[in-house]
Amino acid sequence: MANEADQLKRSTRRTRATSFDVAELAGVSQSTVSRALAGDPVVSELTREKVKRAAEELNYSIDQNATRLRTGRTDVIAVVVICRPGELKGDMNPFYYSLLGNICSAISAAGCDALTSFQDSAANLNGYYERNRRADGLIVIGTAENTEAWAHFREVAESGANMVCWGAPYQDQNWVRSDNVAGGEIAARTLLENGYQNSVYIGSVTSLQRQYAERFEGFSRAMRSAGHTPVMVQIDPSLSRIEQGHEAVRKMIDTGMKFDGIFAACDQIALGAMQELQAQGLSIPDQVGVVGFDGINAGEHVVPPLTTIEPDLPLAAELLVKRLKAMMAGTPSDEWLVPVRLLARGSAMRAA
Amino acid sequence: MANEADQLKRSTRRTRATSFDVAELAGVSQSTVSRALAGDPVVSELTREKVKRAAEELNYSIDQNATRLRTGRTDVIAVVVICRPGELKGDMNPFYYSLLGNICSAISAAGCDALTSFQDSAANLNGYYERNRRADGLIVIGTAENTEAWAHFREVAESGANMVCWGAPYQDQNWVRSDNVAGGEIAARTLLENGYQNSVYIGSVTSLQRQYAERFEGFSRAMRSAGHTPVMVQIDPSLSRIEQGHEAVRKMIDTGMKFDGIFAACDQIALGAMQELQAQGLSIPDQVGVVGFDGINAGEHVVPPLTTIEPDLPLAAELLVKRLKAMMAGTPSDEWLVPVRLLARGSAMRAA
DNA sequence: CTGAAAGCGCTTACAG
DNA sequence: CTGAAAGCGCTTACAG
Repeated sequence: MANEADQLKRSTRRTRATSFDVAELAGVSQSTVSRALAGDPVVSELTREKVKRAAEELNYSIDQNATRLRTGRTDVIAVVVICRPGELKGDMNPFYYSLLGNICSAISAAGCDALTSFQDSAANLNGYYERNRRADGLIVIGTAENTEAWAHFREVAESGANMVCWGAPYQDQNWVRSDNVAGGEIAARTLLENGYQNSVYIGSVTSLQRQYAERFEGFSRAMRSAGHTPVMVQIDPSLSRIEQGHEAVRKMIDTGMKFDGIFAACDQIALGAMQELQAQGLSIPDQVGVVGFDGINAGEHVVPPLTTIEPDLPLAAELLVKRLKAMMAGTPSDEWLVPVRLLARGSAMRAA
Repeated sequence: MANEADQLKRSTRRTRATSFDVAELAGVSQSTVSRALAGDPVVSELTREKVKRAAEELNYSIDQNATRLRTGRTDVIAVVVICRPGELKGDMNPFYYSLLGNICSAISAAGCDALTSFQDSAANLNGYYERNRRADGLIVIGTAENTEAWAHFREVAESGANMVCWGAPYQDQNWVRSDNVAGGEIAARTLLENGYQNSVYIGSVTSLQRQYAERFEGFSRAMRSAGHTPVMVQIDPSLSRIEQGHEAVRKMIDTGMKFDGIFAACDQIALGAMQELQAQGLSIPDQVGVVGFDGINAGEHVVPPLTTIEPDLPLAAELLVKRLKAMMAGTPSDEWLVPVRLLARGSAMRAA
């Protein structure tokens, strides 16, 4: 007759098989089970097969928490998306979602898990994942507008954490970013080639917005070498991107500025500008040509579809992960430039 | 003179402080450190302060892997986004990104970490996070179109995993979803109230698409009670959503169908339909009124802006987490209905 | 090629 | 209110 101890033992057994259980069933030692399942080439194939069968029979899986405690590695990479404080998740720039998706895929491809969080203010800013061993490293993306958040992550980086970011506002950080200068040049040339003689750049180029400044730099370079003087319309960056587009066009029209082409610092600004142009009765692309930057999906579905400069996001994600892994391995990589390409669509297609 | 052992000890010390180091500095036992930092009310405030100061001085953080191994809990929730095989991350329905963002926030708010992955095919389908203790439970969202993926997650659920999903194709799973019937009714009434007498529903209503079938059900109910016969235009769901919208309108026009209103099963279908209507020279909202479902951001930025039915996504996310936690606690919850509301915009505003 | 043993850093009964 | 001790489930020198 089964006594209480037996019953307890049996019900305890019910919970989860350990490597000891597998060892017992396979008739080997627990260390052999560990080696066999870890793929250690030192164990014989015969033994490995025996162990695998036993593991399967017991529905055994390695407890990663034990592995992590023992090895000190987690094989987890944290991804933080910096948002504007109070911003609804549906209003976030879709570019960052797209980048996030690519990053999660790249992390998977590298054999790690991705720990994702959206952070926007003191209430939830926390980049110290390594301190309590929840991750081996950190990738930070998101709006450059949130200075409080970037200040936090600057501290995180300075504390010695393994961290890379996308288009960080601070020059001193370990980043990856688009070839913004080349993108700006392409934008300017595209407008010129389509016969737009008076193109204007819309966007803010504060020190926080390195990427935007670079886009303007490329734009300016190409305009100058074609004999034009680059013009910029700078807009309050605290407005939503869409609003910035509206505001810029309103300002240009109100001040009587002469223009027939717009290169917007990003697609959302371009979309806002297009709306305002149409609301004011200006036709695109006949009267005004518009070029954006980012390649967000929505640009394809407006009328006319938005011509834009698109960075290679799968590659961007791969580079972020690669650079982070290099940093963790102590062999810094300096690959950080993501190529861009032109998506020529209706918004800037006018016979010259 | 320091010998090798001393140096080793010192350099070992450099790496990371443990609770034993904190205990030594604070002059208490290691167990007291653990209790103090865990907020155990049994420790005196004086002791707790002493411990906290020591911890801070040593820059100590609890190693979560040790905690997880010891307690058996991870306080991690896995989130899986099911994609269409081969789909670019930028082409994914933005609705799911928005839902994902809200879910990650809700998980944070519940004091857990979110482990995110995008899965689309046999190469990366894996929902067994609990088996190797990487997470305590699983939330699954994403396209209903990927039958292979949902078959996998059905197995995961049947294996006894803690799992809830958004709008799962299978009736038997633990889901949360929009009040689709109410949404369909609102859509129908909105079109009727704006003077559209011949409205049509566009979308597929296969068994996999429970949510779409429910939207049509609500639409039908409201149409019937207003004395109209509900009409559906069913489109090949393997096309992209946008393409489905184009295709539906083309089909309606080609077959000479009489219509002046469209309720699309989702916003992306609606956007495709709007493009096709405009391409065919039909004006919105004068000749045709359009209502979508989802409330994606892009709908606000097309011309005219899209009228749509929007589920309360922050609440949806909260419910998903709540339901999962209830399941983990063994106290099943049956809250699963997410209310929707009308976003009345230009695409369906015509004087009656 | 395999096994016995130590130890990763915590939490939590148990005892006082 | 605090401490000594066991143990969560692995990996990995070390020895054979």
